[in-house]
Amino acid sequence: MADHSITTEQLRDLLLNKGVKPSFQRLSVLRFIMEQKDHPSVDVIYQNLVHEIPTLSKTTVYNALKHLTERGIINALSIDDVQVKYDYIDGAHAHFLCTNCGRIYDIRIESNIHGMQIIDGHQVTNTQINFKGICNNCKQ
Amino acid sequence: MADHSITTEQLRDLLLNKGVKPSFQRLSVLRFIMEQKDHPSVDVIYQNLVHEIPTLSKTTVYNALKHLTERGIINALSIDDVQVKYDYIDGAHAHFLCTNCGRIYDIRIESNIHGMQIIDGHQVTNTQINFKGICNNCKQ
DNA sequence: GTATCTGCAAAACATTTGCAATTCT
DNA sequence: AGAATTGCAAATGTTTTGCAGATAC
Repeated sequence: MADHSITTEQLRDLLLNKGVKPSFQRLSVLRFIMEQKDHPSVDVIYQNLVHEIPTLSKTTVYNALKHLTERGIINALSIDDVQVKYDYIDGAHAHFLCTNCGRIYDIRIESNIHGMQIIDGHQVTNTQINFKGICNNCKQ
Repeated sequence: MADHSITTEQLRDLLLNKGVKPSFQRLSVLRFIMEQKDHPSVDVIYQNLVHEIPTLSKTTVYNALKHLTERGIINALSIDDVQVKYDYIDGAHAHFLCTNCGRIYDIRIESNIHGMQIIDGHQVTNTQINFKGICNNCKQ
């Protein structure tokens, strides 16, 4: 679990350590993803942040997400066929997408799926385990 | 491995057994996916089939793929963020996407990831394990 | 003859790109 | 000043939708 009350200074250090320039917009995008725990889409991130940052553009959100993903700070989830969803990388977990309500749940798994490995001679840099079906909530 | 020389009659029975009306277009789409073994996209399927079926429209391909997916005959892979790729369901395997050349490789795995199961109280109907990285071919 | 399926055209979305203005050091 | 970032508008690409005509049982 991540700390909910992470300071701006900690966020800034995290970005600097990973080689991403800590602009105000990028810090805001990362903070939102870390606090939201909801695997938000680009549009959800934009709609929420545009209140605090009225001049924000969706292009900037795309740009920030691209940098954060490339530097291994967040994960671009390809579980949803329509939109990409984003997830802060803190510990290995799989995802479950409810095809009824669209919610994405974290699923705890034992094995460590992060980190590099070679499979069939291919250099693996990212692993995702995706389950789909009907969630507990929609089942009744 | 599937039989390469599957007859139209066998295809027709397969569709009927799963509750999909075996129209000529749907048979063609399914046959292409089974023979291609290449996880083709909608566009690839359309571009190839439109030669044999000049009146074919992309809407019909989308429609056929939707029916085949819903009835559990093929798998809609969400490994690629841009396009959905399709895969005939025959035996459990994971996928590796090369982020350089875009090719998708089948990865053999031990555990049976098809079939229903309950995870964290959610009813799972589909499981996908996706690896991304640089493939053997692009590594040099 | 009625249901379903097909296919065209248009619409709807998500994402990318070009470029000028702004910001940061 | 120089380099990177931002943000607007337009372009691109994928998938969906509405609807009329064709097809199948």
